Amino acid sequence: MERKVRVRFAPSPTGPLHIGGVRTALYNYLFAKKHGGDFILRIEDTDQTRFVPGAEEYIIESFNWLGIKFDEGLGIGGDYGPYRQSDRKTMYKEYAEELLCSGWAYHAFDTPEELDTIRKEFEKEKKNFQYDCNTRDSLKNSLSLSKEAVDRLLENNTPYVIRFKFPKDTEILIHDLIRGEVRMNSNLLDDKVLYKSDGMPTYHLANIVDDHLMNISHVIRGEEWLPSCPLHVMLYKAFGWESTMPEFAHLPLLLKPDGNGKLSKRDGDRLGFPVFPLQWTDPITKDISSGYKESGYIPEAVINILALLGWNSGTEKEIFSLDELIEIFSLERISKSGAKFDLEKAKWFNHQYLQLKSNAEITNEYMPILEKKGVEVCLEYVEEAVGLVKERVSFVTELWDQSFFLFLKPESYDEKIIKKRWKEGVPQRLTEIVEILNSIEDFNPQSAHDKVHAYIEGNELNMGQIMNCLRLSIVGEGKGPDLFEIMALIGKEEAIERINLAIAKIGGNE
RNA sequence: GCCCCGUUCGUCUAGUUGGCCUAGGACGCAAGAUUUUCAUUCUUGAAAUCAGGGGUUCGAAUCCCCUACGGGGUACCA
Repeated sequence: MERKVRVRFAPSPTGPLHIGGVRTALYNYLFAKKHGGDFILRIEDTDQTRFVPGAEEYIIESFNWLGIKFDEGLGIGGDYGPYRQSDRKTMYKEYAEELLCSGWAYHAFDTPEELDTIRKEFEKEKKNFQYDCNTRDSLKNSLSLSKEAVDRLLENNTPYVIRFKFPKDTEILIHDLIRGEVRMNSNLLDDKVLYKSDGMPTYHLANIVDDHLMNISHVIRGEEWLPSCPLHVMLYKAFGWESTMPEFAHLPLLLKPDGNGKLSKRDGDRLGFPVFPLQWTDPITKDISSGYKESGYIPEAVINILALLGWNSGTEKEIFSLDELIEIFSLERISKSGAKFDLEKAKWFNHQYLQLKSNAEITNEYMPILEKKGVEVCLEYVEEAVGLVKERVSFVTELWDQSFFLFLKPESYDEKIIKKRWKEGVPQRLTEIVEILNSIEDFNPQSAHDKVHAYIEGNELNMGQIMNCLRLSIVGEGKGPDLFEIMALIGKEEAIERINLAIAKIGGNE
């Protein structure tokens, strides 16, 4: 009974897509591709009050950036559309009614305010109110009211919701692909609203109807859905769709790096790492939340990071391309416990991926940054500069700090190094080195290196005495790649100018 | 409160049918090497009495029970 794998990612457009959601999507995608199946994008916008403009576009752009492609769904099309639940609004009503007819659901006329009051009363007695088999008889619904009363209420267009009627004393068994068997007793479950008074279904109804109609084979979603899974299983039963019910897999949650709890929007900016793939500006508050893309993360690295947060290959390999992930991904190797996001390891991953890029690729991304700094240089020069310093950075955004001296003369000199190294006689030595450098015809890292070394040895000096001050003159700080490489790149004249400038500026430092 | 899920180095995790685990790897951390500096890189090291306690067994991180802790759910939100 081989069924074609069809999985869906079903976000609600209530804001930017959380990185945990991206991971859920990634696992769905990997699973689908691994099994030659379809990966579908469906928008779950049954709560009209929470709709945020731009969120749908944001979701699609995010996956474009990550290189995760949907086979079907919003923006792509397919045979099972429409793929936005608000566009499928009319069809849910029939299904809710079907449940009404078959006795699996009932009308409830209690207003939110009334229920709120009851809840508060229960709270006073330290009890928890639940709309369930124990309380529904004393509430305002088609089970407790006479048929005439119900008809009258309906005729008067009294607002109502449709609730699921959980049978009593039933044990519901869930086969979770990650957690194994999970059992729950129906007496403890509440009669969830399936159809709201505004004419929209709730997630619970829409989700089951759509998954069934779209022929979804596996539901891979966050662990927060596990408690309502029994309801979903019962709905399949109520509709008589058990034979094609999808299999369930509930993913562990992504936790905040410090302390406890689910990773939330605020943690990112508090701890200095993005929780969203792309930068997001809140349309109302105008608050900006940082994104992986804008922070300099490479999409392939983000995928790799996410893939290993809650899943592992069982080998010691940690760097995987998307295709490699597809090849070896399996739900069985997903762990059960929540994973904390590790910023340091994320940086390391990005470093690995950055090193894999060609100098030309990195240069392309670096150019706009240089432009902002007001630096005007040709592509070839930047490419060489990138080659010199790329292994020292994890992000393109860190490049400037490691290479500014390849574009600008030092404006100041590190005081600590001056104090430690700029001894008496240094200006004289450097002046002599300027002459030596000047005399080099074919100025390149090797020739500069050879001549300066010869000078040092010839005068029975040691490296530290000369090289540190030379570096200070050229770079302004005690950092950077091989000094002769730097000098060769900036050129003989520039190097000499810088040394003379340093001599003039620092002078005799006694 | 009630229900559900979880618990191996600081972090991500290996450990899938109990014995090869004196618990392995990666990030981070420390030390050393290299170097003209800072980083990178390389080497080495510290780091989990497998949450705790009971069982079962010749033998348990691996099976069972209890407790603790953490997380999730408990909406006309998804």
